[in-house]
Amino acid sequence: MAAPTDRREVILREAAELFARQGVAATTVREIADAAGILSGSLYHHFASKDDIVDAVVSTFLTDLRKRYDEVLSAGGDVADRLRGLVVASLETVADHPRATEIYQNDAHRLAADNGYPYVEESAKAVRAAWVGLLEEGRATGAFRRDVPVKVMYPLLRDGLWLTARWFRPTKAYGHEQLAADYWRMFSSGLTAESTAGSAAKARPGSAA
Amino acid sequence: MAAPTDRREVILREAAELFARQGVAATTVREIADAAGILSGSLYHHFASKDDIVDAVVSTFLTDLRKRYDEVLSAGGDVADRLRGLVVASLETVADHPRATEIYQNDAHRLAADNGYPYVEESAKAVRAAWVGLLEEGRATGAFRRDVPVKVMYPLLRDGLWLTARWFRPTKAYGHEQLAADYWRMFSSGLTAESTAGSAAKARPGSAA
DNA sequence: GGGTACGTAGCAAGCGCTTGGTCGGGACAG
DNA sequence: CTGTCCCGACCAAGCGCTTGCTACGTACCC
Repeated sequence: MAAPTDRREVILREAAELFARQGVAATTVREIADAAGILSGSLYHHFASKDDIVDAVVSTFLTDLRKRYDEVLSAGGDVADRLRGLVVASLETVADHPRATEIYQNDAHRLAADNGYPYVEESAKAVRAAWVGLLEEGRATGAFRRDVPVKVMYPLLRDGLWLTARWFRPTKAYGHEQLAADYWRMFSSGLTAESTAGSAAKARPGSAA
Repeated sequence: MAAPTDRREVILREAAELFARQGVAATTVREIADAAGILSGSLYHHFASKDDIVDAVVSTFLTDLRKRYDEVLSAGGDVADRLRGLVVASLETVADHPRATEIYQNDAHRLAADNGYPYVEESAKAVRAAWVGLLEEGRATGAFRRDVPVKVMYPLLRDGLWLTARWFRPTKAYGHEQLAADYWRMFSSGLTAESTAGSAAKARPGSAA
């Protein structure tokens, strides 16, 4: 709208918007074409298939995400610093690709279950390895609590972070930086405290399901 | 399979399974009928439409959820106890309706955006009111931290809880009760601690977005 | 013998995608 | 400077198939 650059870019932008709002399966190529200002047949001059459009949106998002994670992990620092880095990197990725994040959250496992999205599952494993690695390191060094399994910690952090794409709309007064700071406040408290509420917290082995 | 009770029950169970796995839009009435052991046309002896099946699954889940929440809120106790009650009630609902929880998480806003699911949006508001009410009460009485807005606290709790339906598979050693206990450990630490990590936490007004 | 629970067959609409053609503008020979 | 050639970007039309759903027939059971 600001810069009517390439038609391909317009298609990708409008498709991501529709995919995020109504889901991939419920979005038709005619809707995408309408939003991009062309006819449905003309889509196939730019993309080989509908799946190809989904692929372009999601893979751009995943590539960017993994690049940020690699930078955080290779930067070093103590465990809490690196974990905080993952939190910030995740929310920055959400800020840059809000629609793609929603699509990935809603349809990732269906894309992975389908035929031709091998890198989706591979990226999911890499992302999981980054988080679980840090959490287990922090548990081993005593930086994090030991009375909650890592297998429970990780999904809580992951879902809380990625689902921000569904509800968070940044304003001038409260942007993604503030959100990251607040999330980190709650995460660090929740991960480090050994026992603050009236529940008998005894150290248990880190195994679940 | 064990007890081939009512065909209607079988249809609902199989439909919920399919809706959760592949999404509502991507599931066809023929798939549902196949899974239930009948032909697609025969579905319409039991249900008026595909939407009617979705409706039956989701509304049962929402009715059960709101009943549990009402019981918790009317039981009384201090703020932390009631909040803990909501956590337990939510995970119990997930345990009883795992597929419906997934469907609701993945497709709720699309159902609400569509035409004929008014109770979905209404239930979402009631659920949100329960959480936000308790969080603000705890913030006012000093039971919970004041340096993170309630509008940020609530989605973190909500998404972390409901998304358990996607990944958590209970075992004999670690069931929903243990999960609820561990979640509450992390929540209570994260909600009450004023500052444990190396971030300058000053009290800020509870406004976001 | 009426009602319930299905099967059978198929319709209208919509799906992703293909095909063949139009049109405008840049490249380039003369 | 002009004519022609070409090619990318798009339109118009429609193909084969699937979708949710319907009309009607039938077996069976109280």
